[in-house]
Amino acid sequence: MPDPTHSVDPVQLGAYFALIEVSGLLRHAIDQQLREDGDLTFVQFQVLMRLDQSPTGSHRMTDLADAIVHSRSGLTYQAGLLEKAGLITRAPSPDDERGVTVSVTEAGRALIGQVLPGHEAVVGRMLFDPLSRDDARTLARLLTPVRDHMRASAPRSATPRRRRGT
Amino acid sequence: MPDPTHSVDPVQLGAYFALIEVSGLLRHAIDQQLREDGDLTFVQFQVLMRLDQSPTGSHRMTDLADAIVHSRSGLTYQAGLLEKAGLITRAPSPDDERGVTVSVTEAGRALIGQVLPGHEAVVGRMLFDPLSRDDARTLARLLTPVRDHMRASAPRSATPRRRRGT
DNA sequence: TAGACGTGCTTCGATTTCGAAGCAAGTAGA
DNA sequence: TCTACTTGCTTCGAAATCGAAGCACGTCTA
Repeated sequence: MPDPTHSVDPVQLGAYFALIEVSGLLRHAIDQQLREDGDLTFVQFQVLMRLDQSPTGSHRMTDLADAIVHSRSGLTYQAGLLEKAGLITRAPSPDDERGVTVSVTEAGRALIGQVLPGHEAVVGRMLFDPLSRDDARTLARLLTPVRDHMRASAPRSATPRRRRGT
Repeated sequence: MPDPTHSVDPVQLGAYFALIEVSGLLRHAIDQQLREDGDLTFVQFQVLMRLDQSPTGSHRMTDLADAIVHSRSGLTYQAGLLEKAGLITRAPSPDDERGVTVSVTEAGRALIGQVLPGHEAVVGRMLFDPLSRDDARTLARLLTPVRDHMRASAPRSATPRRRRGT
């Protein structure tokens, strides 16, 4: 049975609220910069970034969706837009015929290069201006285990089957 | 002109990515719990919470929108739903006839009471299980100034219409 | 007091998002 | 091999979100 003493003390509440606010404000600022610099949404940018960073320049749809914390149907929609814009290609996965492998195109990489400086500038200013180098290291040290813990406890496709539980 | 050397080092990048992922995963988990326990979205919950926490039980629309980092039109939409559900009331502000003052109803407070334990359980488990008390304090210490800095630099309704003042 | 401008909220249209249902390809057991 | 069951993605319909435009009230200045 789950520990019933999972109440949230004031300090935790402050951290939680600050986290939610910071991520919301940061997302808005990023969205605006990306739109101005390259007519991209944050989701689209994240897709291109993940592909760009991959050694092969490609990923499966499901892996992408999980990586950027987005629904599968939402990713299908965005992949359609990105493909139409010539920034990615979609092809059946070689090893599993029902899988789809997404790859960045040269145009996609070029666009990343175009928006990345502005992106880093915004993140640097908004998020890291008030933080020292040590602070940034500490933040990473705190959040990385949290991320891993979350990924471990809420593994795949959101709702793992729900019955009459209401 | 802002400092052009605002590049992001690997440590910062890790912190940034972890922050985005954590907030996304957390939001999804919260959304699901709120829907199951009280048929609320996270945005609606935040509105009710802010009102519930207010000494007067009410807020102006604009203040609410800023507090929860949401567009004004989006808040209008949600306020319509919440009012229809009898969880809030809307009335012209006493001191400014064009303003709208939103207040929680008893039903609204009751619903908050209904979903809050589950909410705290989710936040406690997902966010604070991997963190010690000191870690939580540190997280708050890091993120609070960031939040304040963001709020200070991107003040009101998104683009403040650069006038001659800039 | 009048005209011009600023502010607070809502309406509108377009886009994005999600979950559920659907479909095709893989897998396991008889 | 046949027949379920699983898995990976897309389609579909409903809902949420945003920015721009609109409207009504406030404020300032002459």
